[in-house]
Amino acid sequence: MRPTAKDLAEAAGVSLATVDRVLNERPNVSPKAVRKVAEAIERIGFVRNPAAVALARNKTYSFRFVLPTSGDQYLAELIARAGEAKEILRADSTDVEIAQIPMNDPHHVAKYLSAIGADTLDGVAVMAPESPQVRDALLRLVERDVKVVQFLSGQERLERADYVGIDNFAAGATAGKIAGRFIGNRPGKIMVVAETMMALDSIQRRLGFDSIINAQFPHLHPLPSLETYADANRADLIIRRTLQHNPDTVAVYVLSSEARVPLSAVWSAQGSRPLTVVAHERTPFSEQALMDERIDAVIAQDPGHAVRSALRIMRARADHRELLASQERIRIEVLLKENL
Amino acid sequence: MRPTAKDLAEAAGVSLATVDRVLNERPNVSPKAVRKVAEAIERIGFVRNPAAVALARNKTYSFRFVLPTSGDQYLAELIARAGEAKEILRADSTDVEIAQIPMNDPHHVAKYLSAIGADTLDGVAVMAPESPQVRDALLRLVERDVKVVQFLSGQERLERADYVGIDNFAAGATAGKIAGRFIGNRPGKIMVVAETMMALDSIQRRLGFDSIINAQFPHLHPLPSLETYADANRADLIIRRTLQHNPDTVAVYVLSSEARVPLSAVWSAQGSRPLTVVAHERTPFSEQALMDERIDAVIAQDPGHAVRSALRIMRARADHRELLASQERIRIEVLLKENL
DNA sequence: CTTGCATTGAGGTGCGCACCTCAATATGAC
DNA sequence: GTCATATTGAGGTGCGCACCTCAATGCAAG
Repeated sequence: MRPTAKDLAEAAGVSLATVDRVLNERPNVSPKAVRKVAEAIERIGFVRNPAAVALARNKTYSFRFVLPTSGDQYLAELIARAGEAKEILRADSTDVEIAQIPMNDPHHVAKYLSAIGADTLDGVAVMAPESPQVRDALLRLVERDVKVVQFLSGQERLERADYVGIDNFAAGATAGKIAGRFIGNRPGKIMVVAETMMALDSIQRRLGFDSIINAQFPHLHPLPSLETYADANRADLIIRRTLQHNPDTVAVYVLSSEARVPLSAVWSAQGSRPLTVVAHERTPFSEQALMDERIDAVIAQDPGHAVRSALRIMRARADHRELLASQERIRIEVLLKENL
Repeated sequence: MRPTAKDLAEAAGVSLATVDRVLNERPNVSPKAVRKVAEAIERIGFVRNPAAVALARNKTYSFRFVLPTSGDQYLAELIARAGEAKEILRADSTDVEIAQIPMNDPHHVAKYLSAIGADTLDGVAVMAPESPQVRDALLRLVERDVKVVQFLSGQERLERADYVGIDNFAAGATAGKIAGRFIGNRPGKIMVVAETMMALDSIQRRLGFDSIINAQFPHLHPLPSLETYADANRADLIIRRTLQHNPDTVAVYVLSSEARVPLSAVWSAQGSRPLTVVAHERTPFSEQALMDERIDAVIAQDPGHAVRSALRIMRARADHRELLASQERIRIEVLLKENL
């Protein structure tokens, strides 16, 4: 039979009340008592029954995803996965909210975050672009004892918060390696397109990409990053112009999560030129384009995994539990037509 | 406040006892009562509290991984991950056992499985090569109400059991695509090495590999599969001979999970010839070889994910619960030096 | 020795549900 | 109508723990 708290009390030679005090780190316990209980835990192999704990605490957790309002298919995917998790976690007494706020004004984001307290929420997973204001607001959230997860976003990593997402430098490097090897030994230029280069993740991907191309594929030359600002007309214009000025373009790398706008522009402008195309994130669009062989490879991070990981982390932090780090590392996936 | 079973009874206009009968599918309940309760569940949004259920049932689950005795690093990795899961699940009243038995004699495996009953175990995850005897033993296990997971192994999929692992045809196709595109337009032969081609997964990978090479890379010619039987001397011999007879070999594809023996043989025999190398599974060996650029790409399935998925599935089946299918699909990962 | 404070023990309650028993009522066959 | 059987209700117990109260003991300073 598995030992209970009662067995533990007996083994430690103390009362149940003291065991409770030690296990839940309540005040007014002598170091001696703590030692006795700790030793007994080791000796008899006591493990708290999480079901009984959950039942007795009878606490409902509430977590919130704070996502941008503007986005395309990848954002939709994230919201869908978060919605799934919300339904599933209903059973486990955890509320999952999905909020969308405009991210263009850092002050507004910071203000939004300031309104959150430990009484409102146990944890937040925030996907917001890098800015000192937001960074500061997140730090203050942590101090108010709200668990914070930096979610797929380009913040400098906060010491006291967890990060869920891929290493964007490595993701860029992976894109570079795939692009370089897929192109073969044909020399030429690589067009690099982003929604904006203001975001930290874009910068890191670009750096990773360039480092590999420069080191391993000297016959290839990445062009300066084009910024679409998620505007189809602008994208059409600058991409068409770039392709005209660089007839020796052999590949396109789209380093933002939303590839639909830039790639539609590329395809309408490319003529009959065969281009190697690498993009980020699995979406209905990129999936279809892989199937049609209009994209050669997609570098992706699984949004479902990201959502679940963020929730597991917030839950573990709220319970002061450790978690299995290896399970929470989001993989940099390489998607081809063949392994969809 | 979240509705409890008591609230549900009230809302349905029945007693707690009847609610209990309906929820736990006990006998002697009228269809009318079932309908009333089901309707009330919908209406008030009742969800069973899993913590309370677990506590009241006070059941300990026990699951077992049945793995081969012989193997190399990938097997070690699996065992390590299963051990991790065992420790973590101790808290949740679930015993995880890790058994290793010789897999060469199907009768022996079948006999081993026959000794398992629902009184011994709630579920088993079996990694055994295809054979009618084992297949039959698994079916009889299912009939004895033991939950069965076909674990990373080449069984034909049983209808009444779950499968955890990748689609091996697709994995082979992915390897083919990566190899083909990495090689470039240089024509030549591809050496294909396996531990044995008796296993279904080897056959499927080979088929997937060939289908892509033939369809998309007609200038490349895969050689007949070499079988090492996990014997270093034999591997050395046949690989050396094959390389001698085929000086135009441009690539090597190792389709077994354990690549150390065959690749060591390749490297000792290849001379200064530059070969594109694709292998399967992440192990300390393949990881190091990726870093050293002696392997170009590894097609992998995450053993930690596989172990956890098998356990989640067995647990869900034991509780007659549904599970989130998308979370259980094991991805075909493409590992490069850059995204390790 | 007294006072004050820190520490401990004993005991109770409740979390939401599963599982059990026994009596009461409904339903159908005849 | 009677009987047998199917269905229902009432009520209790226990799962392992958190959280609370109150009294009892220890210890040190004065």
